[in-house]
Amino acid sequence: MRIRIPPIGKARLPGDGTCVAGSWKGHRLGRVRVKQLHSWPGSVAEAEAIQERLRLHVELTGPDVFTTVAGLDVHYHGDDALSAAVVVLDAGTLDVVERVVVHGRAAFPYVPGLFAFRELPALVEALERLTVTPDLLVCDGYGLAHPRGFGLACHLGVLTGLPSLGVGKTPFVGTHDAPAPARGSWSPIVLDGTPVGRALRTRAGTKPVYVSQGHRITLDTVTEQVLRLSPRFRLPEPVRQADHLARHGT
DNA sequence: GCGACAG
DNA sequence: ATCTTGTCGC
Repeated sequence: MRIRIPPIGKARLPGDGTCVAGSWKGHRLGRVRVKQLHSWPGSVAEAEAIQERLRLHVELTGPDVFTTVAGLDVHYHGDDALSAAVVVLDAGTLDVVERVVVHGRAAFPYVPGLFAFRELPALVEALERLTVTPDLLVCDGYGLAHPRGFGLACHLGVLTGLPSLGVGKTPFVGTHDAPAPARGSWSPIVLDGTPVGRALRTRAGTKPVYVSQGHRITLDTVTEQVLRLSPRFRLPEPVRQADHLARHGT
C-alpha cells in the first residue's frame, strides 16, 4: 500500500483557517509550539515506525492542576474533506476562552491504529493559530490505550510538549468490565495484563467513555479531569464544544 | 489462520 | 466519521 501525503504544516487547507474568536479574558498570551519530530509517513509501515519511535518520548506523570483546557475534534464532510476545531475553556468556569476552526483534507487513509495521521496536520494547524497556550489537550480518541501505546492523544502531546489525554466513545483495544452504574465509577482497560486506560461512567444511565493518558499526565489525573469536565453530559465540555464548532462552524 | 479494529 | 425516523425520557 503506497500513500502520498502532505507533510505536517503543509496540509492543503482550502477555505483557509478561520479564527472565530480571540482571547478576551486577559489570559497570558502564548503560542503553541509544535515540534517537527518526524517526516510524513508514505506508507503504513513508516507510520507504524514513527509511532514506535515517538512512544519513547511519552511521559506518564505531570501536573494535576490546569488553568485552561483545550478540546479538539474533527468533523468529516464526504470523502476526505474535514473541519478541525480547537476550543479552549477556562478550566474552572468552563467559559470559552478561544476557538479556532480550520478546513482541510484527511491526510492519511483510515487505518485502525493509524487514525492520528488522518487528523494531525489539520489539528496542528488549528493549535498553531491559538493565541493562548492551553494547559491540557483533551483529544477525541485514544492515547496509551492503543496497539503500540501511541494514539492521537500521545502524538499531539509529544509534538506540542503539552499534557494531553484521550477520550474515546467506543472500545478499541484491551478488555474491560462494565463500570458500576453510578457517575464516577470506572473499570480498568487491560492490554497484555497492563492497565492502559479506564472505562469511565461520566453520566448514570449512559454508556461509559474510554479514557487514557496522552502525555505528561497520570491516569488518576485523566480520570479526575474528564469527570470534572463532564458535569452534565457524557462527553467532556471541551470536546462537545469542539464537536459543535467543527460541525456547525459556530 | 481469520476477523475485528479510535474517527 | 457519514447516510437516516421515530421514539422514549429528562
